[in-house]
Amino acid sequence: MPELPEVETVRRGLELLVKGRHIAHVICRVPKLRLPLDPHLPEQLVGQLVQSISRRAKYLLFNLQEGTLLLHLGMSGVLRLVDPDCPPAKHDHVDIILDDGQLLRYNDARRFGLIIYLNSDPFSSRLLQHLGPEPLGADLPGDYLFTRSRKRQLAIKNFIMDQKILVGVGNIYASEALFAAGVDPRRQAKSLKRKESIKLLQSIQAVLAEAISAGGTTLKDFRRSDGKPGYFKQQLQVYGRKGEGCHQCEGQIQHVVLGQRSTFFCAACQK
DNA sequence: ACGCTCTCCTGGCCGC
DNA sequence: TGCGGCCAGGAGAGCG
Repeated sequence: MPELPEVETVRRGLELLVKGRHIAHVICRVPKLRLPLDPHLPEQLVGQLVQSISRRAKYLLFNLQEGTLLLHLGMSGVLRLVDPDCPPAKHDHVDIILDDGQLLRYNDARRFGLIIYLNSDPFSSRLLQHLGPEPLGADLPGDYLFTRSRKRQLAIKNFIMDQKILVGVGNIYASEALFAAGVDPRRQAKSLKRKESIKLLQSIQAVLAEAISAGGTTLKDFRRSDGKPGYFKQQLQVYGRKGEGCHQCEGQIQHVVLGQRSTFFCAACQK
């Protein structure tokens, strides 16, 4: 899926075009994604003004006049503006038509995404309330990972992917950030020294920021809201590069499975 | 509290 | 060309 940079890329692509428009029409073509689609969704949304689009973790929040449309892209969700005359194709599950005729279309082959309307504070909803801090948030202490990881025995890679600890880091950027920090992904979280954990947080922030600048990473499915792919794939140092040469030494990129997820690293550069 | 496993669903790719 | 098996970017639920 889209991790934080991909969701942020979609948000930025949509915000200026959608903000200030009213929702004119909503079409749902499937009964459920990760959760059932509320049959009342169209009537909940139609007529409402889109005041802004924000992001929390990997969720997009369409801040409406009355409530919030919460949308998660799951593993394969694509949210984009398409030609209003474009007929729905396979896996085009939801259309949101705006009052100026723009068509916002949600496509999701694997249907792990989520679309739900919340009429009260979204941040106290079951879906958002347990989430950890934003990695790019201004108020995150440099030693945050150090203090949170002191008793944690799981692999550091799984630790930084835990959304209760830190949001937005998915499988790709976890491997990339650990490479940038020179930390072996298999190490227990509690084994990191203060200095290493500070460098790791900085690496996470740098990798995410660079990926946002590149418009995200397109491996296969991901598309920006204008339909173009993201360009961060060219900058991936380890992810998906099993057996290939490390960009920083003469070694080969290794592959292991941690928490049932593919993990890539350079054994020489990461200790 | 923690950490691991399973599960939702489909498509693409690989090897036979 | 077809088919079975395996893999995939997320994350909540359940269990020990």
